[in-house]
Amino acid sequence: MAEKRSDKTTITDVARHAGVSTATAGRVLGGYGYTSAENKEKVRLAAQALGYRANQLARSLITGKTRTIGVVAGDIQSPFYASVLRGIADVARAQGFGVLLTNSDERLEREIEAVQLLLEKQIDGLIVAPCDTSGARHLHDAAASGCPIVQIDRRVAGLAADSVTLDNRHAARDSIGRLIAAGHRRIGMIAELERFEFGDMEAFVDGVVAGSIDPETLFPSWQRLFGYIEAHIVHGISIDRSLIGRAGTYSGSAARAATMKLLQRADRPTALFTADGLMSAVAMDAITSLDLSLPDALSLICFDDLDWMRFLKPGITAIAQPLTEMGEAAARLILSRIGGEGSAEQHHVLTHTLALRGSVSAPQAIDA
Amino acid sequence: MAEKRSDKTTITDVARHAGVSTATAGRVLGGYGYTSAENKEKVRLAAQALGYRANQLARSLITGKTRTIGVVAGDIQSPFYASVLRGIADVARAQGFGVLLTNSDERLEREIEAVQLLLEKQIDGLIVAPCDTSGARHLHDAAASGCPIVQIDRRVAGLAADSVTLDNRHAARDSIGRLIAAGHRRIGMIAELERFEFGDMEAFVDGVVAGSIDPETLFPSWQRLFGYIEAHIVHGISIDRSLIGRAGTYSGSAARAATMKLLQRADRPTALFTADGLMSAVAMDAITSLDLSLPDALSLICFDDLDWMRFLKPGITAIAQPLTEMGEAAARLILSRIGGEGSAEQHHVLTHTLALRGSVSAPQAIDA
DNA sequence: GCTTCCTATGAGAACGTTCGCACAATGACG
DNA sequence: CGTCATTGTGCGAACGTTCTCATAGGAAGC
Repeated sequence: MAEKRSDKTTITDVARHAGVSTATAGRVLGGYGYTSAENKEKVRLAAQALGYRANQLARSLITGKTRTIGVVAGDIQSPFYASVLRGIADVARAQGFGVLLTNSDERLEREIEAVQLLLEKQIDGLIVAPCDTSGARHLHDAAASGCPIVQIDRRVAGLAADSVTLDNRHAARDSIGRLIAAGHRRIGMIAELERFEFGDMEAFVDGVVAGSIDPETLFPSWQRLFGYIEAHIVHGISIDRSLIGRAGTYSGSAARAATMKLLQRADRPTALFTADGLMSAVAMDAITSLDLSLPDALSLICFDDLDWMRFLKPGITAIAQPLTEMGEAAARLILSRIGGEGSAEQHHVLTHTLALRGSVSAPQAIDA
Repeated sequence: MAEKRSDKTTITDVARHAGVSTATAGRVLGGYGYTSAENKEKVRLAAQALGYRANQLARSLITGKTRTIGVVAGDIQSPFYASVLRGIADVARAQGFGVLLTNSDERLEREIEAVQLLLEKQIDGLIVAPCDTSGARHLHDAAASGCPIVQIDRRVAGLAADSVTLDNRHAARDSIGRLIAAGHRRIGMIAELERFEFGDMEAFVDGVVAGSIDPETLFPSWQRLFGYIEAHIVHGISIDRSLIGRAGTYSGSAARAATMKLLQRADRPTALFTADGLMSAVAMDAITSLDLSLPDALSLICFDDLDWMRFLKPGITAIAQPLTEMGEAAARLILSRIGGEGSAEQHHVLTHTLALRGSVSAPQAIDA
């Protein structure tokens, strides 16, 4: 039976009850050093009798290890982070690690606060989806102070930390390639495309064409646009910049406005490519409300494979990210760093899967 | 500039650098006790110069408070827990609390492990979706040892802890009532209905009819079935037990088997009620594959309002749970307990919202 | 001028562990 | 019979904070 009062049973109590020193009790309960079988038994019995529960705080204070990893997600509510987190939590649990969770809402101030909180709690390692890939002083500081970091989904330029990302560029290029192969020439895209440090959209497209932009540390939606542009280049199709629907912010209303603008044009695109789950849901909503039939009136490929894409009337062809695997990889990476692995920076790039369904067909002839 | 070595800057360093005692430095940085404006300034400058970062571990060890709450979710990957967790995290962050996350996969052993881990890390309070509502020794022990607990989604019988749940019974009763009002007499139900301690399904239905079952500590799917039965009783409709599709386990394949069995009968139900998100997705999949048109061939009401229910051809009428609110309420409750609130047990029962869409109509005449 | 109160400071003891060290006892080896 | 290495034990010092206490200057009250 446990005590009534708050869990006050300390290792000293156990030691006294077992008739040994606290050092010996510590050795038995902490599983280090040498102890006789006889004392092991005595201490274990005493611990059980008193309902002893180790205080990890005290242990951590002296060992300098908390067996806890911190996670800064964008928004746990989104299927993306939920699945990634699931992967992280599974691997962590298997190793007896705890997961301290925060979310940044993709806002730098929040991320800075979160990292500060986590570091004060002395986490052994940090998994973060950085919301600013250029500056990130706080992350550089954290890394410099000796806290291992694994970046997820995107990378901060020049940060001394491992990363786990997706082959966004190839995924987009392949998908757009399929649309082109099916005969499409006017392919619309709906994407967040929030920040871009090097200028505006025009500058970006020109930069990709000119080969002067490094895709490595771009945000995913920009990487996907990069692939979209590349596919056009490869197949010798000129890019109509007005077909690139830029929400400008990660919000449903902005996405809806961009989608509607694109789909209500007289020269509507014959195919649509949505760059993430939110955009896909919004686009699907718009398509339904405009009564466009898939794939006759419009072909569609979505980034992120959401459950409803399977059982819609024509299934939606979608790019599936290995989300839990991404989380698992990140967790394994951080744990090996915590374990003292000192090898060179590792950058895992996971590959997508294309789920082929019925939302793509040849365009209905009306234009060339 | 921060140090190169691991963050070794302690309060002693700061004190020395500022030319005061560690006590004074502590008072400034910890924000307690009295300090002169002059010393405040000196200490702050020294802290900044050395890149000092407080070690919460040491602080917690002495204060006995970690400003961290533990959460045991079933499966973070599910939209349900993801949204609840979002609510929890928001409230916690606003108060400067951390969130330590684990998931149990609804398995008792995992939950016990998780609670042990969290308690060893000295969390100030615990939010848990208990996966066994009858025994739960570990939760009774935790509560007895002084750790505040808030239960979520379901309640352990006799546990001294607050709770936040949904009005499952009423939600189901109202929804079934609507189907009955629309003219339906054979209403199928698909639900998990995993464990039931007091006997089998027959015993449950008989128990509800006889009024001998206490709905308070039932699992949600059983509470929803409770409401389903009640609605039938209220409207004087006899219950055909073969219309109750019991998956028996929370898995897609089991749900699919139960659904197919129900929908492929010669005397197919004219309406279907699915008891949670997974069941709904599976049912929708089955409905599509059987080419049943909603709402003509089948009316449908789903528990849990998932995003695709909005933009399906006929929208799906759904019962929406206030998920983030549930998390927020749980977090507020636990924080007020941590703050020393000593009032009587609180059991918040949140109310659902019914999103009326196009998946319900009068049954197509063919049977009475 | 004497308390009394408020502000301000530092020394040192907590908090509950682990860890370094000293010291035995034991057995093996030569 | 020394000399090791191996196993086992307890004392007390860490770890980095907060907290209690003792001390003291100054303002206010009478």
